[in-house]
Parts: sequence; structure tokens; C-alpha cells
Amino acid sequence: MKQKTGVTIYDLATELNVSPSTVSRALQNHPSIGKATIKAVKELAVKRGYRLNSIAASLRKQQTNNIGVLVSWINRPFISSLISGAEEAARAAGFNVLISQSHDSLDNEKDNVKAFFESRVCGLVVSLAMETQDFEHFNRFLENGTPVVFVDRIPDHLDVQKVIIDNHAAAFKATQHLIDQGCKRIAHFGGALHQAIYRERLRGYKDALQANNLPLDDTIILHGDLLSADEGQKMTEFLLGLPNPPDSIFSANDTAAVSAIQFAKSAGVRIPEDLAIIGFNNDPLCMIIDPPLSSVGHPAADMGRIAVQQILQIKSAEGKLVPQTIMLNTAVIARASSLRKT
Amino acid sequence: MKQKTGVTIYDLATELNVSPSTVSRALQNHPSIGKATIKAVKELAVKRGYRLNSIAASLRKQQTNNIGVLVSWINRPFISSLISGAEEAARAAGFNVLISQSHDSLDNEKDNVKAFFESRVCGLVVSLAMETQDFEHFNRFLENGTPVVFVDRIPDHLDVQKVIIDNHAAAFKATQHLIDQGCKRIAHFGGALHQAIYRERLRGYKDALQANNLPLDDTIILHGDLLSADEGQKMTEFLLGLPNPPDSIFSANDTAAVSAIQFAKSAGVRIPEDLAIIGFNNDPLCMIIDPPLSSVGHPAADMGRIAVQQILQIKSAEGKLVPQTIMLNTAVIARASSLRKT
DNA sequence: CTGAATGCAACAATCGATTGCGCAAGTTGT
DNA sequence: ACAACTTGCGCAATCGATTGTTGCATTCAG
Repeated sequence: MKQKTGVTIYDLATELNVSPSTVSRALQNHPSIGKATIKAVKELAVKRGYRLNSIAASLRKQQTNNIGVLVSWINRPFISSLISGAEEAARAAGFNVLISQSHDSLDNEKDNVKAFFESRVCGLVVSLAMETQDFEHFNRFLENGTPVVFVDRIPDHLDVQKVIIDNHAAAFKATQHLIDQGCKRIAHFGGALHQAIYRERLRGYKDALQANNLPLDDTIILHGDLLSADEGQKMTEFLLGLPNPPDSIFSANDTAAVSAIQFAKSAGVRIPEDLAIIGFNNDPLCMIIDPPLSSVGHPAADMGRIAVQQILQIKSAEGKLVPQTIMLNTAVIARASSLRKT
Repeated sequence: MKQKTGVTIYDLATELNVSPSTVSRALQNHPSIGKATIKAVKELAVKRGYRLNSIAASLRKQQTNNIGVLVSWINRPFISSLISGAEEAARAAGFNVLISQSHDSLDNEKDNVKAFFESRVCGLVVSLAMETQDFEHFNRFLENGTPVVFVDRIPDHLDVQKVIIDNHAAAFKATQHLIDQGCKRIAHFGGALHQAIYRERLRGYKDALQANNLPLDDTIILHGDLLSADEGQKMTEFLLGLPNPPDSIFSANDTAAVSAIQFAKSAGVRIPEDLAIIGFNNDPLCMIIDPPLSSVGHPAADMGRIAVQQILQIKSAEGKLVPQTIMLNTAVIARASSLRKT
């Protein structure tokens, strides 16, 4: 006969002739419980296969063991890797991961944040929706002391915990790479400028040009709302139609860059000879497209992992921690789409 | 001054001069509560911003509002789409989605199932690990009446709820497509045969050959453990080295098919003239590779969505439902990699 | 040898919602 | 007018763990 509900601390308490509170404290190594008692309790707990009922604990503590992860779209290579890392880190620490997606809509983001709040997650990992420019909806978490860690797409003027890559440096390196390959007129596909990541990438691009004494030409700095394949194609079409087209493109994502390759090829433009291209993210696509797309690689899974670890740290520090920004390194991954020299 | 914990049914009860039990029942439209009372309770609930404390409810009911989703790898196009669909359906119904990945290891799968069980998920959506051949670890769920829905990679000899695609028909159609394009000697890349999906695909392939009076040659039926890019390349190399190489390949996934294209191209084999190729899954890669890869498309997001809906249905039916198998349709998506005729 | 400090553990309240049982007022039947 | 229902709702236990407070023994200092 199975006991539906499993062993409880009351069962253990009865068997050991102690009170449930003692059992509870013993299991948590509470200092006011004797060494011997702790040992006895723990041994019996193992013997009887005791398992904490996390729901009961959650009710009492008004907080679950679940970490919410809020992203724009799950089915994107970068995001799913990030989630993967977060999931592993959380599970390793005995936490569960709750997922939701904003579909890049602010309204969804707000709803989901609210749902997470009401389901009493013990921490939140967020990568903002493309639209998001105000952050009030996170206040309930911040106020009530629940750790929130922003990842990748972050609110840049807020003093909160962040895990990001060095977008400026990455963009600088990518641009410099093109310059090193002999490119002199480099176009840029950027994203919505209210998102810090795109602003930083633009800045890195500009700084690299300046550092190499190359002129800055605003007509070949283009911006997409979502940097979709469609936008990538239109932007490429525009560039190639210019009287003075660029000799290379630094795209702030791979999707648009791949699209650029496809369109350019179809237009008879040789890559990289006529047009060198480098993307951003190092999506799997990069190695499939012909020629293979150079890109900027970043540790997506690590970002997820670290974000979760940050949450756990903040929890254990109990608010004695000052929000910090963790910046991860990136690497230019050079492939045929940008390699002009052997 | 914010109330940390929010409004409870006790607050509503006090204000309305009824008992908490009445409030609880009213909110659930319990038949033994008067129409007027229900209305009054609900109105006040809205007015005071009452929110169910799901933890308390969970404790009492010994069950959460979380649906566990257990997959092999989150960061795969098919899987992440499936999760995306599941997440949307769950959220729409007021449930949360808990994610975990087996990394295709049976041990991980067991651990994660156990973790989900202990965290009292109210339902489980599973796509099996590649390794999995026994299913005892799901018994605790089945025994205790928690709905489990298997998706895509399913235990085929078990009488459980399943959501799958018609792998046999899909494989038949894909093979027939190659035949229609004039292919006469069609190779097959299959997966581990203890997984029903691969067995079915193989069967569909064979049946299509037979239906067209084409000979069956076991030397060009190859099997990969994971159908990775690496395996795809090796299998292609093997095929091209045969004295009598095939004129086409039906691969049970896109990864291996893309790899085949890449290797074949590098070996000077023309696609589709010398070698026509069709994959399976319709991953984004298909449209990136040159030539674009034909594939079998299936509704990944729908599978996730339907799986979650099944869970909800089973819950509401309270065990009065016989396990059924829902089979979704697929479509051959013909692209240049297999189109020999105009 | 006595008052104080210390170590260990029990009591009981609490978290918020759910639910079996029972009771009272109102309705119907005869 | 009395028994038999029906309708509507309250009481109190329960889910399992956590935690502030209290209390009993030892042990130690003076």
C-alpha cells in the first residue's frame, strides 16, 4: 500500500519521539538542535525516504523554488541556448525553471511578469522585449526583494543586476576584422536604438571606423525593427542600389546577415570579394550558408547559467549585495564570408 | 502601505460577513452557493484585487498549476517550437510551464521525472530521450493519475496518451516525392530503431519503394545514433564511395541531410541532378543551405499546444478518458535539393 | 552552594485555500 | 399542520512545513 502523500516530518517526529519542529530544524542544521538529534533525524529521513513537500514550505515562506525565465521567443537559437544554460544551473541547485515568452510585445511582458509574480517565483531572469522602454512592471519584484537579473537585452539606465556581453567591444572587433580584411566602406545593420545592445554595437562600429580613420557615412547605417530576414533583404537591396555601395556589412544579427548573403548572391555580387559580411550571434545558420558567415560568438548558455547563479547568490546574500553588471567576452569567428586574405 | 501578502479569502469573507468557505466556493461557482452571493463575492474580489494564492491551493490539493515539459534538448528548432506552443497553450489556460532536458540520457530523464513528480506538477509532457527504452520511471505518475502526454518520441507499446505525426505516411510521401522526380535508387538515413519514429519512417520508406516496384537494398539504408552532422557526413561519404551509389537520399532529419548536401557538393556531386536529397523536420536550415533542402514539415508548435490541451482535458475528465493517440498531418515541402523536373 | 548562563527541544500559531459534514430556513406534498 | 426535502451557508479540520516564544536541564562562575 503506497502512501499517496509520502513521508512527512510528522511521521519522522512520531517515530523519533521528538516534535515536528525539531525535525524541521534538524533537517536544516539549525544551531539550536543537538548534534546527535540532527544525525538521528537525518538518518531516519533517508531511511524512510522522506522528501520535503516544497509546496508546504512555499506556502509558509510565501515563495516557491521556481525561477521564472522571461524571454522574447523561445525558438531562437540564442535564446534557447540561454534557457538551456539556465535550466541546467537551476536544476543543479534544486530549482525549477518556469518559462514564458513575450513575443517581443510589451503587453505580454507585463502580463507574464505579473503571472510570475503571482505564482511567487523566487527569482526572475529577463531578456526584454524589443518594444520595452519602461520598466515599472518589474518594480513589484524589486520592491519585495525578489532577485531579478536582466540578461542580454537590459534596461541600461536602471541600477539592477545584469548579465551581458561587451557589445561595444564585440562590435569594435567585428568592424576591425573587416577593416583588417581590407574593407574601407563598411555598412551597418542595426536594431532598435532604444535597446542598449544595439546602441552599443553601433557605437563599437563607429569607434572602430574612427580608430582607423575611416569616414562615417550615415547613409549606409541602417536600422531594422526586428532585424528579420525580410528586413535584411530590403536593406541589402538598398545598399546595392546605391551609387556608391559599401564593400562590406557588419550586421547586428545573423538573420539579416544571412539574408544579405542570399540577396547579394542572387544579384551576382561575389562574397566576400565584392561584399564582405559579418554577422552577430554565431547562430547555427552561419555554418550552413554558403559562403559560411563570419560572426561574433558569445556564450549564450553561460549567460543563462550565470544569471541563475546570480539569482541564487543574491538570495543567499539577502539583499546585502549591490547590483552589479557581469560582462562576458565575445570572439570574432572568421569564416569565408569575410575572409579576403589568405 | 502595500500589503505584502495581498488580499485573501478571509479579507473578502470578513467584509461580506460570510465565511471563508463560502467565498472559496463562490469563486468556484459551487452549486450550493446562492446566485446572489456568488455575484457579490466575485464583485468584491475584483474590487479588492483578490488573487488566488496558488501555493495554498496547491498544498491543499496536493497539486500545483505547473505543467512539466521534458525534452531532450531545448535548443533544437523542432523542440523549441514545440515548447513555444506548449507554453502558449498553458499560459492561456492559466498554467505555468516547467522545463527540463534529458540531453538524450535515460538517467537524466529519470532524475527529471522524479524532480517533476516531487515538485507536484499537475501534468507532464514528454518527448523521450534517444536512449530510453523502458518506461517504469513514468509509472508513479500514471499510478497516481497525473496526466502524462507523450509527444513525438513516444513509447509505442504503451497504452498512454500520445501526440505524434504520421511518420509512416510522411516517410512514404517523402520517398514518393523522390520517385516522382525520377529517382530509382534511394538511400535512407535512419535513426535508432528502438525509437518508433525512426522505425515508422523506415517502414514508410520501404513501403513506398515497394509500392513503386523499386528494389530494396539494405546497403544503402544507414542508421545514425543521433543523426548528427558528423554522422551525416560519414554516411554520405560511404554512399558516394559505393560502386553503385544511390541517386537520392531520404534522411530522417535535416541535420544529416544538410551535411549530406555539404559533403556531396564538396565532392563535386551535383544536387539534385546527381543526388537528390530530402530531409525531415523543415528546420530553418533548409532554406539557408544551397540548394535549399526539401523536407517534411510538421506542426511542432501545434504538437506542444495540443499536448497541453490534452493534459487539461484529461484532468477535467478525471480519468474517465481512454488513452488516445492524436496523429497530425505532415507535408512534403519540395525545394531545389530534390526538384529535378520543372 | 546558589544564581546565571547556556544548550536543546517542545508548543502553538501561521501560511491561504479546500471540503466533508451538519444545521437552519424555506418549500412542497398530503 | 406536520413530515420530507431543498437550498444556502458555516464550522472546523486539513494540507506540511516554518518559526517566535517559552521552558526545562545542565553546567559554570563566584
